[in-house]
Amino acid sequence: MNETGFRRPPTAQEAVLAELRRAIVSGQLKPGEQVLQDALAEQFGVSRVPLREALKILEGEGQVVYRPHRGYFVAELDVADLREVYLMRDLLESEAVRLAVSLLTADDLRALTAAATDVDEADAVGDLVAMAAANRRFHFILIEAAGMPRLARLVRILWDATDAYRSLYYAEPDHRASVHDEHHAVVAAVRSGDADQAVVILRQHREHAVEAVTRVLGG
Amino acid sequence: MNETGFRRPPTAQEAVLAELRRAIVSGQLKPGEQVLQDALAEQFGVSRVPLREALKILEGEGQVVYRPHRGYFVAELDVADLREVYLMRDLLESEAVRLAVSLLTADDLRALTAAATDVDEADAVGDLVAMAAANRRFHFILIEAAGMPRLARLVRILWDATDAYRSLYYAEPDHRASVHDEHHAVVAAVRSGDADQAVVILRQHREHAVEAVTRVLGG
DNA sequence: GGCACGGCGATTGGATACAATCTCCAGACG
DNA sequence: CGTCTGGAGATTGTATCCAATCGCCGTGCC
Repeated sequence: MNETGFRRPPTAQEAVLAELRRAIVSGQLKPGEQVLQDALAEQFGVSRVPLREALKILEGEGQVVYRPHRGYFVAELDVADLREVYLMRDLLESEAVRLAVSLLTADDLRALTAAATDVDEADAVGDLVAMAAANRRFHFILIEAAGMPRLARLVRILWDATDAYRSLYYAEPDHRASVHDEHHAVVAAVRSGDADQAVVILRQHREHAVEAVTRVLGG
Repeated sequence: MNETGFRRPPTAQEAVLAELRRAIVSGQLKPGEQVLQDALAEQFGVSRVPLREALKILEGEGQVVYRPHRGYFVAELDVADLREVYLMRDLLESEAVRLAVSLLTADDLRALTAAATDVDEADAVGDLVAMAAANRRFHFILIEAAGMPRLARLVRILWDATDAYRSLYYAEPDHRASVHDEHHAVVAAVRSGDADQAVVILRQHREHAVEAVTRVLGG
């Protein structure tokens, strides 16, 4: 029996997929850059076959684009793409949160509060990676509480699509402060069962992120 | 220069992907069934490599599920999944249509009307496959007119997810009749610029499909 | 009878080798 | 001077082969 949460990927393609995600989020693979299969396969210590299968998954999620006989390229987002992704997130997440508020268990609420605290603590220590991870946990506790796994999966893909750019937002101390305030406001609204209020705050929350990233991309 | 709209797939994986989609829609591959790679590869006259890459695309779209070392299985939808997919379609398509109505060109409107006519004609001839294709064209003219390619892509994936079950709806003559009425009501609403009205009709349109398929699945 | 163990056949996962295609650039031609 | 042509090299696409894993079933033990 494996008591730990750890579980090594049972296949090379899954391991490579995780590595590719890391490389994209961390900026090792930059938007627009071609993914050279031979080089990456060697770097990961696998052949090109599992690498290509992992790339196909990312292609399906829109994180890379594929051009036959030319290869895979890390997806680039312009401002229009960004606004589109956030519009879709608004539509899907708002619905999820509305449903979630009436379904939240005491455990969910505890986990939500704990995640908000984790965000604050990571912020205090200056660990931006941990902060992003905790932030993601916070939001997905709400979204998954709606009990709609397919919706949650789509939202996850939309988050991933902008991962490469989200770090720009967290880099600013001001933004990190407003993240703190907004998270706790969401917890308060959810705790009192006010779904509409939670939706409004979360919408502002996203809007702030869009504005910040738009400034960077457009300027 | 290639004047025809034809373009043979430049790679085997794309050809196989198209064949797999056909097989799923037509019911040759039934929900829950395992996709035996050796058999299918031989049937398509290719090796397993391009087949596996095509399957990875379908996995990303949720049309097949993958279990490591066990293989790929055609996705099964229960009633909850169906409702979830249609809820997401409602959220995304309603927004797209609202935007589209104010952006529609005269050409779009002509194409929309033509597609509605095509649906009617296919219905009259009893060609259900052509009817489904024309129906799809009709709806995506509207959705794509919103000028949001990513949203259109997601909606397309959601449509594909229920393709295996949609044929159940078209099998009923009564349903085909209401499709006719609803399409023309949508055209009228769109033509007069009444986005809200179009959204309402389209929502009923979807609701009818959900009810019909739910009856089949649940009974 | 029930349950753990282990080998066998079937199927998938991955590495290697080769074929097909694209990109780029030099050189011929108009 | 611009355009077309035609390799050479690099990169991707696919086939084939072998290794790893799973599920099943018979066996032996308790």
